[in-house]
Amino acid sequence: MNKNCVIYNTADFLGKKWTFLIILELYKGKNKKKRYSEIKKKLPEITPKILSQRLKELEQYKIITKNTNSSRPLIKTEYTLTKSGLGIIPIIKNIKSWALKYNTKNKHCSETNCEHCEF
Amino acid sequence: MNKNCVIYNTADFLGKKWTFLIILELYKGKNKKKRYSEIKKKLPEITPKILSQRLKELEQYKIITKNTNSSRPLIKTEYTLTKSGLGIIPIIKNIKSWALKYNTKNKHCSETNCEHCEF
DNA sequence: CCGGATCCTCTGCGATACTG
DNA sequence: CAGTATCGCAGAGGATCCGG
Repeated sequence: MNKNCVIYNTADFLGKKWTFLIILELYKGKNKKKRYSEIKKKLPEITPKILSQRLKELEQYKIITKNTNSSRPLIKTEYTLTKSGLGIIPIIKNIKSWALKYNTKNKHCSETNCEHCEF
Repeated sequence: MNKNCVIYNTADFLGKKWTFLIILELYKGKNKKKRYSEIKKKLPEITPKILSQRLKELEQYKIITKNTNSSRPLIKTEYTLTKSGLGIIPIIKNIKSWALKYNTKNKHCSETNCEHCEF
């Protein structure tokens, strides 16, 4: 294992707190896009600093795109997953399947459309 | 999303630095088990404190098992993946596939048996 | 009101040294 | 060999503030 390894590099940013959950939030719902405040509402425990930090990182990695609609006086910024970002969703699905199979707690989470995960 | 969500709980420990890479190291090779010092050698940048910390966590989560063979004067401790831990390997495979598909760098990493990833 | 930035605190990580 | 002890620093948590 060395620094040229793709797993090494990917684990470096995927293995950061909140990253998975932010990507998942952007995927939920019908229109597949969310505003800063909407993500914040869905993940109440994330702090504004970390959220904007993660969003910047994910934008740099081309996993999300930021669309600013500056129709005054209200600024609406919406974040959407790129094709690359959408590719992470199946990984999260695998993680959920794994957790349901081996985690003895939270058996009340259903495999799909869980009321807790909303996924 | 709330605290009963399995994804939330799983992301909480999978989304920690080095976790993915430690699990992967335990899977590599023929005998599927490694000693503390072998992991350390394969992941030179991890510090001893974090390595033992992660190993303890993973043991608590029943993702690895610790086998201590106290034949003095040398203590031999080997770590192996549990069934649950083996279940994470496909997830890592997905992450590698994703990275190879969307990461424009490191295209020299092959899909399987990469010389960098050894995976 | 929205999307952050700023300040401060505190836990977690990194680096080196050392022990049973 | 398999870790702990100690210390310093970066990143995460919490509250408040600010420009549009």
